[in-house]
Amino acid sequence: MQAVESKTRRQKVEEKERTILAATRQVFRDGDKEGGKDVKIAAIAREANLAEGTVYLYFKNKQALLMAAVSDFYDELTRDAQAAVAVQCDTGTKLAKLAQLHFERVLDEWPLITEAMSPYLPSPQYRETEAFALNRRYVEVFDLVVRDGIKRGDIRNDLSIPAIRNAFYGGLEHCARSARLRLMRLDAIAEVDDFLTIFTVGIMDRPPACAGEGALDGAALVQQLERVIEGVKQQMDRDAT
Amino acid sequence: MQAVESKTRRQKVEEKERTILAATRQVFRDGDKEGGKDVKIAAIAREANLAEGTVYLYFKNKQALLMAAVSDFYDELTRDAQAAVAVQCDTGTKLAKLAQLHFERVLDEWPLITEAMSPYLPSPQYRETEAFALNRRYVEVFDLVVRDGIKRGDIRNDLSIPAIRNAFYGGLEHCARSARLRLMRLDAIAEVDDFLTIFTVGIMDRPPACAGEGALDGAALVQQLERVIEGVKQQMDRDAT
DNA sequence: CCCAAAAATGAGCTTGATTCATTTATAATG
DNA sequence: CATTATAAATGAATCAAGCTCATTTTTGGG
Repeated sequence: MQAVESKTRRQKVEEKERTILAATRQVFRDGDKEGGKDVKIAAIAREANLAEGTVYLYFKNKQALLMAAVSDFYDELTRDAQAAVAVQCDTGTKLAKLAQLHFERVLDEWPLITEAMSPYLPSPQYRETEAFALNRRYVEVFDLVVRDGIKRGDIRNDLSIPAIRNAFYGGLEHCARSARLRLMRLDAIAEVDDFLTIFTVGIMDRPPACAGEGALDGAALVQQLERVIEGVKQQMDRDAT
Repeated sequence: MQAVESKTRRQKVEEKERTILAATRQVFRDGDKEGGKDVKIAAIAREANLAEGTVYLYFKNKQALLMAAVSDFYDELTRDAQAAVAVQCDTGTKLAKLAQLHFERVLDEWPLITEAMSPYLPSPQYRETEAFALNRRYVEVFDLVVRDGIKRGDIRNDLSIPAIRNAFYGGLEHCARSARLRLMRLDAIAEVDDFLTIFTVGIMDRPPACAGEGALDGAALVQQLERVIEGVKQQMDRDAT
């Protein structure tokens, strides 16, 4: 009976954990509609029909609880991202799907994510958290698409993957932020669209050459070089002061 | 004497305010070296050689104090951004300068910025804060460069300015975040470089075409030269220390 | 030197997270 | 079915940090 009983125990514990996590996410979503006021443990306990102290039997402290809730979120997100990318299509479309998914989901749980993450934002010890690992697993989906795109020749091969990743998720997160400020979902979607254009054009491997326009122009090249050198000189002057 | 005396009073008050703000920024920078533990008012008061209560005579509450410190930071940053952009050079160079400046400064005061901002991140009422106004004034510098770039024909005109702005600052902030995780300034600079390439190519009008595989590509050549020069500069910087 | 106004202080209040002694529920055993 | 050991839950008490305000100290004009 040992084994069976212990399994039942574990299931019960996990069930209650899920209850508390669901309550947490719910309270954050609710609170979002009103002012972005910070969420109390008391509120989460109430939502889950538990006494305040009970929450601490399942999670070490508030921070751990929020992190677990975020982990939950990332789990879902990663699953869905994998599914989105599994269907056969070109690199650009895959990236667009990932962008769409990321933008929407992050927008939905923005308060939870920002509150859970903010203690780590300033700290290099974020690397040690479970959330870091989960985030890593999540962006791995993106990385695979990018690596595949490079192999296919869709994406230029002279950029570091982390830089591409930063450009992608950084831009999207700013779009989400800006969307929250405006409160206009439609504008936001247009913004994401424009962002995707910038990003995509930026990473794509050069389109097949066209001779005319861009062909080498000696005079122009010299001028451009002069400008570059001028810029460097000014930089140095400023540094010298 | 009324007027003269009141001016002196104001000066004294402003001086003390500056003291407290400087202490605040200092404590955040110090705390950064250790774990990113959160800063207490007590610590700021100690740094400024004041009793805790005194701080509250000059700032309504902690949040207001942090915001004032951030405002201080933005003031400096805006001034320097304006100066950087004032010198005559092409759009790409201006953007690179702005990127460089933003990246470095934000990296330096990251903990302060994130802690001061985090209460507003989830909230649309950020629009009402003074920091929002200051941030607006700051990005205005960027917006001008972009608008000018569009007018000159350097930047494509089919993208919304906010989207361009999001792409720029979003990408940079992720670079900064990633730089804090790695703790390797040099990697980070390379990442910013790559990011800038993506961004620049993405927004530029007609990315310079190249004629056939092996043909000489002016833009690529310039970029390569820039990288070489950048490398030399870094070498010099390192030698200088 | 004296005093009123200004500035500063720090003990105590408040709020919200966290702990833990106690109570309540569960379920195995005689 | 009563007994009792164990698990689960409770909420009153503790703690920490932001914040207030009655009191003390400093300042500057007469």
